[in-house]
Amino acid sequence: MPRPPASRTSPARSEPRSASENTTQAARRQEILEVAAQLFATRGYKATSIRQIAEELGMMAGSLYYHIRSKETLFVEIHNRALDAAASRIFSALAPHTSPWARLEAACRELLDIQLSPSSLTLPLMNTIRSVPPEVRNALIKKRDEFEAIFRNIVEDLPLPPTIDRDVYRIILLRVLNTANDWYHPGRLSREEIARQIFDIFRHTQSETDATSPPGKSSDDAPGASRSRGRPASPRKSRAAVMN
Amino acid sequence: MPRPPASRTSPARSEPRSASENTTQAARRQEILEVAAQLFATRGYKATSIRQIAEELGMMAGSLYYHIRSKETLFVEIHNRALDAAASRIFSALAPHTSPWARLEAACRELLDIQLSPSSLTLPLMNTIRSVPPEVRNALIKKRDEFEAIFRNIVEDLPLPPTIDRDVYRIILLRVLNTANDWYHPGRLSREEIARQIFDIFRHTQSETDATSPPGKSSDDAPGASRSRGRPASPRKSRAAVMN
DNA sequence: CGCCCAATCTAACATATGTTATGTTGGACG
DNA sequence: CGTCCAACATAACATATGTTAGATTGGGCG
Repeated sequence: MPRPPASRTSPARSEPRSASENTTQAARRQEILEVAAQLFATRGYKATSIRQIAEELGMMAGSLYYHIRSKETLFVEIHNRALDAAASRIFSALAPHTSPWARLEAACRELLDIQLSPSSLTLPLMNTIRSVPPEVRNALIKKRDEFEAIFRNIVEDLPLPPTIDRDVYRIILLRVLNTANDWYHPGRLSREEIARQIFDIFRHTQSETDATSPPGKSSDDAPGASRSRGRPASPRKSRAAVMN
Repeated sequence: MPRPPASRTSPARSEPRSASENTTQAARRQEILEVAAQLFATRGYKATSIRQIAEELGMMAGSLYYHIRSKETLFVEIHNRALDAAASRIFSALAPHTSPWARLEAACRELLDIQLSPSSLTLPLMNTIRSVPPEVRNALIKKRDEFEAIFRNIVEDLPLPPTIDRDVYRIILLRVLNTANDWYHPGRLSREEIARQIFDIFRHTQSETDATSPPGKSSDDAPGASRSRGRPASPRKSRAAVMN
């Protein structure tokens, strides 16, 4: 039942596009990008079909190709725009702060707010890398690395305990924030409270240097698995061993 | 090019299945489950086709239905078996420890080792919930809740700072561990070191009760966004506001 | 040797999917 | 009023997919 095609006389596009005629063009494109981003973010890339996107837009599948070139380029464009918008918002949120921890908290709050925004284009597309065709992934990963550089700089300035590896710290924090809409469901805690919780978990003082568990009773260690701590003066910018 | 069907005279199944003839039956099923688990974990549920699974097993797609009933039941069975095996392994790893923090560290090490295991059936299937058909999700979520109860108990006994919400803490920790194979790439840090890093990040002393940033200079707060801290005596078992 | 059966192949069905070529409509503009 | 074009619809193509029914093979066993 392809549903009577919305009867071309829909009043949605009644404004006169006289001046430069790019108002309607860009507006429709924006609609498409937002709808597609919504579906990509929730169902994933592979599970989202062109026909689903078109149906949500009130048009047929083939008509979409008047606006887009392919499904892949659609996703890439959404991905890039989302990351640019997110970077812009985070930069703005970062501006009024100078202390490293305050900057981290502001970044957490803003990124979490971005990832939990129900509509809008800035949506969690960073977790979809798995289901995207391998050829497209390189471009996406490059863009994402640029975005993550923001957090890299923030974490760089953090007075963390020397035992904590900054690469692991940043990657884990970003993973938590970026997958927020997978585990957060509004109800008991607000978005600001969740952001504060995440920040509280990741905030550490540099005085934590003990080796074993804090509550004393250090006679509780596994016999095997002799873990070797103390990395050799961590190069602090390798990123070869761990990726996101 | 469906590739000459491996010439039925393949020596892979040359052992005599005389006694109870369930050796071959179960062994083949185990192969199927492992191969399918591998593909489901890497490419996702939707992006993994029956024909891919069959090809990796050296057989045709239709032949798979002699062993399985459908793709959905295949995934559900893999999911349940993986979680059972993981729960068993974590229980064993937990046994020799009594201190809450030592138990958490052991659980982190074991779950991370499970999630980073290249082959084997215990693989990261918990992140694929997004692409699985909605009808199947309920059964999966129930099984996963059972598994997460292990961590719920561990976190329950942790002497955490009172500002940290235990539900958020557990969910975030599990998210980090369960998505490990997305961001970890062997090289600079070993699996044990990564586990130790995660544990170091999530370990906190209960003496952390200050409100603002640790390095003094508390005159660095955003003007708006009056965040309200201090939840009303957290019910400690709600789980309604936040899910995974 | 000949029956039987587990395990697989073969071939197809029905549907879903990305994509394209071509038709159609409604409004802008002279 | 007639032309033109943006923005769609329509229909089809080629392929991919889950699934099924029937044919086939090879070995165990009487």
